[in-house]
Amino acid sequence: MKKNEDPRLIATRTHALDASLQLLQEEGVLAVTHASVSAATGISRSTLYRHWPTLHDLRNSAFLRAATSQVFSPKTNGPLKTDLIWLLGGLVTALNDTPWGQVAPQVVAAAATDSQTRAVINTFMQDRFQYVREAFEAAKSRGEVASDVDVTPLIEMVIAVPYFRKLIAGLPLDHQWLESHVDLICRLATEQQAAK
Amino acid sequence: MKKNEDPRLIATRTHALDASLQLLQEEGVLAVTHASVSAATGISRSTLYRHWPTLHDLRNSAFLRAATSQVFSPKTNGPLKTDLIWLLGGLVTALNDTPWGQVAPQVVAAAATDSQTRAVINTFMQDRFQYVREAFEAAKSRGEVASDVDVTPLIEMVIAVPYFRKLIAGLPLDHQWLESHVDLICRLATEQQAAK
DNA sequence: CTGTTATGCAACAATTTGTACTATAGATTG
DNA sequence: CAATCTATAGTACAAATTGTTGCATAACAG
Repeated sequence: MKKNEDPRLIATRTHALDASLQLLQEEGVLAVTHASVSAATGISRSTLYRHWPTLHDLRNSAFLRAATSQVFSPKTNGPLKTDLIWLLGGLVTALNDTPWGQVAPQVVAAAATDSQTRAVINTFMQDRFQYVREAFEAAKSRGEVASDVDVTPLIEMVIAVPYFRKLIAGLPLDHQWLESHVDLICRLATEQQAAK
Repeated sequence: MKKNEDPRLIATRTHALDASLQLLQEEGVLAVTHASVSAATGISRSTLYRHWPTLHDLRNSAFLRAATSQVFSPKTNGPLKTDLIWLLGGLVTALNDTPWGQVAPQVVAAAATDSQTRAVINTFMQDRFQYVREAFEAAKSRGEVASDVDVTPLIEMVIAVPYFRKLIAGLPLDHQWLESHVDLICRLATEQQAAK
């Protein structure tokens, strides 16, 4: 039994995925092939086929790599507006300035026909939702938001709009927009006390 | 000079695009090829290549066909909630029950790397936004919404969430959800009077 | 040092994508 | 109706893509 994996395996996987991710960003999914990754890395085509037997496998790995290339840190110190701007700021940065932003539309499309990719997105989204939910719950426990407010649709709105702008509508995400978006959501959350 | 196009051209284009759309829905983009459309229609492969010289052309035509396969009728009789439910109901039906819903994720993905497809989506979205904007403007002129409310972010929210649910998060769109979504937006629109 | 395992290389097969050419069937014009 | 375009069907072919296989070599583990 071997404790550590053969370093050759690790090196091959690492370099190949680095190159795949770069190709994915710069030239799109179609540019990610065993041949192109081989050319970019010097790794033999047959070795790449050993690691990723099909094109589908190779591209899926690149997707996974892109999806996990970003980090997201929750924050629930309050006030709600500050927490949401922190969280969404991370999301906006990820969409604007990391591989994920370039690649996400292609991953979303792949998810439409591929269940594995769908699963990647789902896990991903559940995390996003959870962090935002925690911010709302914290706001509730501070009394900032009434305890009987249903925050689920609010969470959805917070997250949906930036994704929609970036991935579907092709609109920009800047800090000014982010501020007004969060402001609107917060107003909705706190004014629901009166509406009830 | 010929007044009408050769009926053979029209017939070929029509039948080929019908088949392309069906393949697109049932088996995804990758299933749309000159060979598969030829097999499905009986049209010669060489004839298909005459009409659509590259695979890209063929698939793009299928996308366009899918995007224009739906109709959307505006309505501004008021009250706002009724108008929005009508508009979003059309959108939800389109996403759930027409080719567009099956195909939209793939079109969105293609838009990420193809400017022509991007243009299709943009036109498409502008129409959606315009219809919703008209509903809000009508509500303003009825005094239902204060005249100084900025409706742009509201429009975005109304539209973004159903698209996000369907295309990105893979969540269902049902009538019950629609109702509560519209309700939230309307509350936000009408309560902004007080907030000002 | 010895056996194991990953890699590199080359040859090859099958499929896909696109081109070129010819004959034929269908449409348009006078 | 006849002559003339014009689109399509069919075939053969070229090039690129997507894998597969076998073998020599180099790197790793015990």
